[in-house]
Amino acid sequence: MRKGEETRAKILDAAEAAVLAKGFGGTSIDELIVETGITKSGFFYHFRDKNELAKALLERYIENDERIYDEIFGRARELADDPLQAFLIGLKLLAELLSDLPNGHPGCLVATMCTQERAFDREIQEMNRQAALMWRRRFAAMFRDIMQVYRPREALDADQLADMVSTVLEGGIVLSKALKEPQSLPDQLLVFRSFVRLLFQPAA
Amino acid sequence: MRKGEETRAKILDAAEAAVLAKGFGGTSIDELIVETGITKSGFFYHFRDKNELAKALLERYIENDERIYDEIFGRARELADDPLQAFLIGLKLLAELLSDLPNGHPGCLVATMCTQERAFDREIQEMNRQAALMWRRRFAAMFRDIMQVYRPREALDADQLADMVSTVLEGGIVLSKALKEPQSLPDQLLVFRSFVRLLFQPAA
DNA sequence: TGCACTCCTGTACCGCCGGTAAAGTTTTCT
DNA sequence: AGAAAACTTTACCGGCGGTACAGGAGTGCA
Repeated sequence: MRKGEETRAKILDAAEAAVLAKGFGGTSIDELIVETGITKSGFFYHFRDKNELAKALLERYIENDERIYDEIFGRARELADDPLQAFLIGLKLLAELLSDLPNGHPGCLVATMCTQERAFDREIQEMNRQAALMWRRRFAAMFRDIMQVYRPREALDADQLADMVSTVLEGGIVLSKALKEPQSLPDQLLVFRSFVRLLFQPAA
Repeated sequence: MRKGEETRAKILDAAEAAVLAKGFGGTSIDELIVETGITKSGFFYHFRDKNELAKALLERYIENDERIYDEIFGRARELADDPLQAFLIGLKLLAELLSDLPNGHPGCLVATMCTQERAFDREIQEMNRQAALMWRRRFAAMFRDIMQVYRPREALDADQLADMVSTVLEGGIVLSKALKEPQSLPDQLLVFRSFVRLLFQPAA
């Protein structure tokens, strides 16, 4: 029972790295079993087909993603009582974490799967949608807290501001990969941070 | 000679749609020749291999992309002498164009190719990098023009602000695909527009 | 001790796909 | 009319996703 989960995790590790590097269609089961050190039959013992691998991959990724945000913004909340300060600290902590990744951000599975949507079934597309909605809910709650204390200088929707966090992260990942400049991602996040500070800064 | 280019364009059209929908690895040559109505040998007459197809695809995409930006921000420049107003008008025109796409944005080839980077050779990765650098140069020039007239309320780098345009576009594409809300992309662009207006708005 | 269950391996097979090779045919330009 | 361009036809190769099924090794427990 423990052994099985270990092998499964090894397959998922290899698959995640491969999918983020070459796309889902570009990742072969054969290369995964070579890297994991099992046989093809062993692979199909754990996953009925490639689509179920994708599902497991995405499920695990989203859980981990949520955990990271919980930690960072939970910690930020401990460091400041003020919701705006807490959010700004959270963005900074996140930027630092992204800056410390040795080879840059490996890529977002949600992004790779929704930009190759026709390669997956509806269940996966729905998981992707739910993930994006969870991001929205999380950050929209923070913006609403901020708006109860500070008046924004422009009337912007909390949901749209929340989506901006996801947008900057996803876009920053793409841009830093295209440019081959890993630092672009944390830099973009900090530019967004400046915008948020400006938005809620009281008029002089 | 004309006929050849026509067939080539038909293959590229089919390929672009398929790659943006399913990823490069998920797109088969067989499906392209069925849709185009030619034989497999006919395909290989036009493209030595799949990688050369990718190269031609990206080349055409980037040229078209540049043309669109030239048109939109050229037109914006005609409508306003002030560089800030021109840029804000350009963003609005772009948001309107994106809003009018019937099935949402089909996706960005630069993004799909750099999130599947290991599936392509160095030449393509370099083309991707140059495309992102061209975006940066284009928008950085606009921000520098703006900064010669307006003083930003926060000291932000013109290059990083320029990258923010690409970031919001790329991230907006991902988010609107994940959420299955095409309107998110133009909305995000308009949120960014508000930030830019706020940044260069003279202190009251 | 033995049985069941989990966790695999081994073997054999299928059809699709990317790609190659080479000869032949039609269409288009000059 | 002739050359060059733009294909078609046929035949083939190895890799990959996937199926089927038999067998075996390690573990937990009755």
